[in-house]
Amino acid sequence: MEFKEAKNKFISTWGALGTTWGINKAMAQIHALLFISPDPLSMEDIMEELGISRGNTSMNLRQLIDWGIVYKENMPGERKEYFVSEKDVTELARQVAKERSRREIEPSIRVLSEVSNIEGDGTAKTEEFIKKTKELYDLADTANSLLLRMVNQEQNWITKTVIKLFK
Amino acid sequence: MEFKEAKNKFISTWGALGTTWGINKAMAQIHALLFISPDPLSMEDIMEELGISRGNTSMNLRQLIDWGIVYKENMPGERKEYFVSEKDVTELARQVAKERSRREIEPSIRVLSEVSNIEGDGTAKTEEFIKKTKELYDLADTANSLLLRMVNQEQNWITKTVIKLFK
DNA sequence: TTTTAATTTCAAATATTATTGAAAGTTTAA
DNA sequence: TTAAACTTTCAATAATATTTGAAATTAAAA
Repeated sequence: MEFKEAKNKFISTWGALGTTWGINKAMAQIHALLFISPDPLSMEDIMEELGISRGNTSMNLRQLIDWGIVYKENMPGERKEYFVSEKDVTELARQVAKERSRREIEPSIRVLSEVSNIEGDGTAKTEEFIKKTKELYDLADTANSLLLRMVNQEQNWITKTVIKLFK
Repeated sequence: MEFKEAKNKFISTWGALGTTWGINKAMAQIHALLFISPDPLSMEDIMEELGISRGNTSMNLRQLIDWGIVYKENMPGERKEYFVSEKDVTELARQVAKERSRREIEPSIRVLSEVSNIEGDGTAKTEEFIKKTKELYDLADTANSLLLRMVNQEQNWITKTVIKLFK
């Protein structure tokens, strides 16, 4: 396999993986492209490489910036904007975990807490509902805290975690 | 909040959460419904509760069964099939983690391994590509192993993990 | 200023994914 | 067997999400 083929395969796999996890293809592919690029890329560069429109590129770049994994960069003497990806895989994972937690997991945990606190009336239906939603709440809350603590350990969190966990 | 409201809120939140993680709404909602139901439900029951068609119900039940988190159950003397959810939240998490790992993460790891093993030609482009895809490979592979080990610990994995990790 | 380059926005078009419903298939019982 | 009860399949339809492209906006240069 030569470079161009490998690169295309990487970009399309990354896009497909994103899709199965609720992240749109263009967003994942733009990220993939920037992640492997040794130099900052302009919007034109990205549009051309991925064959997508200006609007699409602009919107998804903004999302990536909102997620904290892509940054704008200005080239001296150049008017147009360039973009670079977060290059540290650890920081990338940290950022993605943080954002998904904040946007999706934590709101769901709040709902679980709410609904599991209704007054029971002694029927099997309500008792089971309360019991099961409480269990889910506990699991989600614990897993979420665990994730955030792992991910917030300053350096090499994953290595440290593995060492602690299996020694 | 009374039961009916809480129940609807739980089911719709679960559906919405599923959606943001690449799981279709009907599948997530059927699961939610079964998970809080003290008794097995028939296809009719599910269709009626969620207001979805027979075909949709049938297809998504099959998927849930494929994922290993819903089981068929036969009621003595009854011809039609009933369905129950995995009730143990720990087992539920284990199963979901296992399946997502197997279906999506592991194939991606294999691709990362492949593409990061191309021959470098000394240019910045290929060197960066190899370096970055290798880093991603290492991260994904380690995180995947960690996830599987956590999730395969016999009982109370999450509690054990937390204890180990933060003591 | 005014002009030009670059970016963003957003309604419309397209593509993708989910859902329906009825026909075909299966299984049990008569 | 045949009929009835139930489930699955899948082409058609609907719903949702993504993408486009051109007009509007913003920002830098002349």
